[in-house]
Amino acid sequence: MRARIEDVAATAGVSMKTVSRVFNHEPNVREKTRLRVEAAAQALNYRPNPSARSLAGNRSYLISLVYDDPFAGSAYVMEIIVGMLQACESTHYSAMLRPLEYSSAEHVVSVEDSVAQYRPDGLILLPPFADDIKLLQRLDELGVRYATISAKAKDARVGTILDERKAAAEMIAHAVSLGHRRIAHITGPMAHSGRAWRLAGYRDGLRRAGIDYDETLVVDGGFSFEDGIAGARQLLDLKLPPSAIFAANDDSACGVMHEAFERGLSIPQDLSVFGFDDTPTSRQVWPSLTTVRQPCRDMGRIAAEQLIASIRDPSAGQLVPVPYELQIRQSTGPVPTGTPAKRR
Amino acid sequence: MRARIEDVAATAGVSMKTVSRVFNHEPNVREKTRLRVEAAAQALNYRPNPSARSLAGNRSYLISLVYDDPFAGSAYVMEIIVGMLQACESTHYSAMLRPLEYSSAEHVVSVEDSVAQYRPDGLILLPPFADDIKLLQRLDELGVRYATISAKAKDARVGTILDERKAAAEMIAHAVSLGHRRIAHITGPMAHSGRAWRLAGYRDGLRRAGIDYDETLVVDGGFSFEDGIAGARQLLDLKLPPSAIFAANDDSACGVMHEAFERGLSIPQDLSVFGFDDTPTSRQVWPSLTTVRQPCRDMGRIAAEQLIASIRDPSAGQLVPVPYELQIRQSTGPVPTGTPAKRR
DNA sequence: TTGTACGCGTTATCAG
DNA sequence: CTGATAACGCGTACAA
Repeated sequence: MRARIEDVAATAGVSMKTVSRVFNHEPNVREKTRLRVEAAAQALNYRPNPSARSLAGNRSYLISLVYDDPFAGSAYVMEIIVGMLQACESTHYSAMLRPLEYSSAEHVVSVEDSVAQYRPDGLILLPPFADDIKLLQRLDELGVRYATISAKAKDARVGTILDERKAAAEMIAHAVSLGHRRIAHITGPMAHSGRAWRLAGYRDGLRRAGIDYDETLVVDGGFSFEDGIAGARQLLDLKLPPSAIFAANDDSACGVMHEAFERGLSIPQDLSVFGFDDTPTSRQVWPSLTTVRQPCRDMGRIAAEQLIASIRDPSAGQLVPVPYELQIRQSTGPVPTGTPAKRR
Repeated sequence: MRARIEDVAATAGVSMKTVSRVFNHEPNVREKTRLRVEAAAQALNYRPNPSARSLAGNRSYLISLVYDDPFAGSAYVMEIIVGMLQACESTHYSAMLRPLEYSSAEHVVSVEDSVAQYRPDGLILLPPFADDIKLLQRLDELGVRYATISAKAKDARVGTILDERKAAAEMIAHAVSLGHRRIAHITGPMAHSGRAWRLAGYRDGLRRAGIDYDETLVVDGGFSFEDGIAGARQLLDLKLPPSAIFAANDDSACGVMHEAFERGLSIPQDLSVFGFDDTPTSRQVWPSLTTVRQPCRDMGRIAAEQLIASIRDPSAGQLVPVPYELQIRQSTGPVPTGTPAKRR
């Protein structure tokens, strides 16, 4: 906390440069010398000064997570953060959190600003930032490295990707296998890749089951609990309400369940509910929610790992596909046999 | 992203030091000069280099949040983080997240290590770190500034504090007002200030209502959903099960509800359930959970603000009391009149 | 395999 | 009120 590289060099009887070599794992240090340096560092409890390191080396050892501010408190973001921190820990990078307003017309500028101000070595972009072609182009122009998570853009090169469309289609197939035919969907927010993919998967699933697409069964939503409530109200007020509702994420699905219970419906006896994401809450509600597990921690970790790899070597870093997993739980069941779902 | 202080000084026709004065809001700069510098900086899109600033100024403009790793993904921590980020944004500090293992015997050392390595200007400690006298003493010795959130230690000087004991007692009073007399408690984890306070409040509440403390109605828990399930099993298996269960936090309370439903009980008709924290989930479950609202975002924000104040001026920084608020929702109701709560 | 000299961009010191 | 100059601690280039 006090010792400098110079002190270590002195007690080890070598030059500063040699100490630097040891600490940066550079080659061309004799084993014996290395040990001597390490012993000296240990004795002095030496830690390299991050600021000096950054200044001299022209890198910050900092990666920055950019996400949409309104979702700042969401379990999805939290899990991504946890994974990101794991990767940072093992690579000696630091993580910085940048909740920014996406809705603002200035979001490209605000990301640029953030980069200019804090100078991270790279960014991890979450949707909808990850989907913004203009932003990605601008970052490319500026030579800023970035990784994306679940980006819509076809040309995403570094980060993670999950086949949400296929996952959604599989969910619908499962609903169909339970006998459901009037399956509704409450979508995610506009400009979010998740919306498009999950909606597309929903349509795929219907088509494959030979069920006609019924636009009255698809309502615009967001990703919030309140969106789920609003969507459920609209759907359950229909003359012919659906027997199953696929909400675009778990928060929204919880809203659906809440509204259904408020109307005295039983789940899954009267209504089956499907979510997406597998947040911790989905296991904690009752009945527990059938959903699609996204391995968010892994996604955060892998995105960070790939980003750091691409920082160290611009030709490295991959777009890593991650698996989803259907979690069939208690909120879904066979379609009601007798009368259609009742409503109050 | 390119311009240096030297460039700004040149185009403004002043010295570097003057530019520095302007950017650091130091006194002794003529208004006219200030404007000239600001214009030049604007024109060149100048941003101070954080590493250089830190190196020369011997401070990192970084504050570090220390919390228990197993709770890394909890809504409580996430909300604290959101608040902390708000404070950082407005003060131009950065936040760093340090999930550490508390269970490890080495936690004092691991905090020291973290400080030595990253050199934050201060720490925000969450329980159980905030409760660890040894740790606090060591930090005082080292001259490391810190703020605590909900610390047990009587000598906490900077941070936030909430009267959890009183809040818990009030909850029990409410339960009593509903007619409950067999009120159980599932505690929080050992070594966590929340456990002691909430348990003490529970006992206060009973005592004031003239209800004898019954140790069979108090079971050890943690803060997890699973702890709630385990606790509920134990309690609902009693010959004379409670008519109300006060879980130490919302996650645990959700576990209680889950187990009750699994047994075919109705909430609140057969069993009233009380939580603590008011996490987002508590509103999303059905029935929505009666709980105590802790203003976690505010706590994170205020703790960060006070910490930063105390960094800037060691005599500044307060221990700020924050208010709790009972959230009476749907999971609690009058005690069952006829037979005692049934169980399967 | 190792060492020397310099520069990174800012703040602190002290003189004007 | 303003400015010149020396740190701050480490990496890089090049020399040995």
